[in-house]
Amino acid sequence: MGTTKFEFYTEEQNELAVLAKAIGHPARIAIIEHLISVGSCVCGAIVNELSLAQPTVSQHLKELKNAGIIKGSLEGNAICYCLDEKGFAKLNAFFGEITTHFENKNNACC
Amino acid sequence: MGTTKFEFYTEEQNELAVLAKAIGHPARIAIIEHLISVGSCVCGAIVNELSLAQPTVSQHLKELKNAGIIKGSLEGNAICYCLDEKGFAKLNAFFGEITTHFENKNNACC
DNA sequence: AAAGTTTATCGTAATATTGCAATATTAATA
DNA sequence: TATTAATATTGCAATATTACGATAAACTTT
Repeated sequence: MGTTKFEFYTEEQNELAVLAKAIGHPARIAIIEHLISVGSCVCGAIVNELSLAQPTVSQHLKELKNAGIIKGSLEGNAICYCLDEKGFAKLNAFFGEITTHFENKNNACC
Repeated sequence: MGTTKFEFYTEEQNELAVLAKAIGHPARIAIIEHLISVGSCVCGAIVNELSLAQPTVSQHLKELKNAGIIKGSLEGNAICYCLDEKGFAKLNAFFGEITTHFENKNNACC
């Protein structure tokens, strides 16, 4: 136990869960917000933004990258990270369904 | 360690993280999708939908409820769960910012 | 009241996550 | 080529999550 039973779910459900889980940490929210506000890519300046040690930030970046939330490209010495539109497109599709659900007032009994 | 350092982040960042984290499990995605498709509330039928034991489902429902993703009301013997618009509103606001970010083509270097 | 239904809680084992110090890696620069 | 700078990886301790059997709680029906 302690392991999520991915085999019980559809590929789409697992994919959405991985994306949402990646966003589900305040440090990673902060990283995403920073990438939004800076407008374009940023390198290790993220370490200075957060009150976390460099290896910890690196690990969070890795998780965001693996999940498809950000992407990074080498810029000489530094690495340039920015948001990955694909990952957000999938999440947006999901949230779109929920918005429709509420608009249709299908949320009957509560 | 092993503990998220919530004190490093804004309340909003922590709140968004909690919401996203709650969605970040395929069983909980499946529960949300079920609540969407059934149109209105559903009780313990969720247990039959998922290949998980009843206590496990109950635990997932509790997490979704604590995070503000679903809400439940007593219906005699059964409990009626449905999506909580408030939680999704907060997430939607966040995703809205990201959509704007992409529309403005601020995603410069990647 | 007894029995059945439905959902929650407790306890626990297995595994995952978080965070960091130390260290490695890679590329630029002196 | 040594040195510096930027980022990644490793190893580890502390804590959290996932899942489930057993059981409890609350309400319905017989």
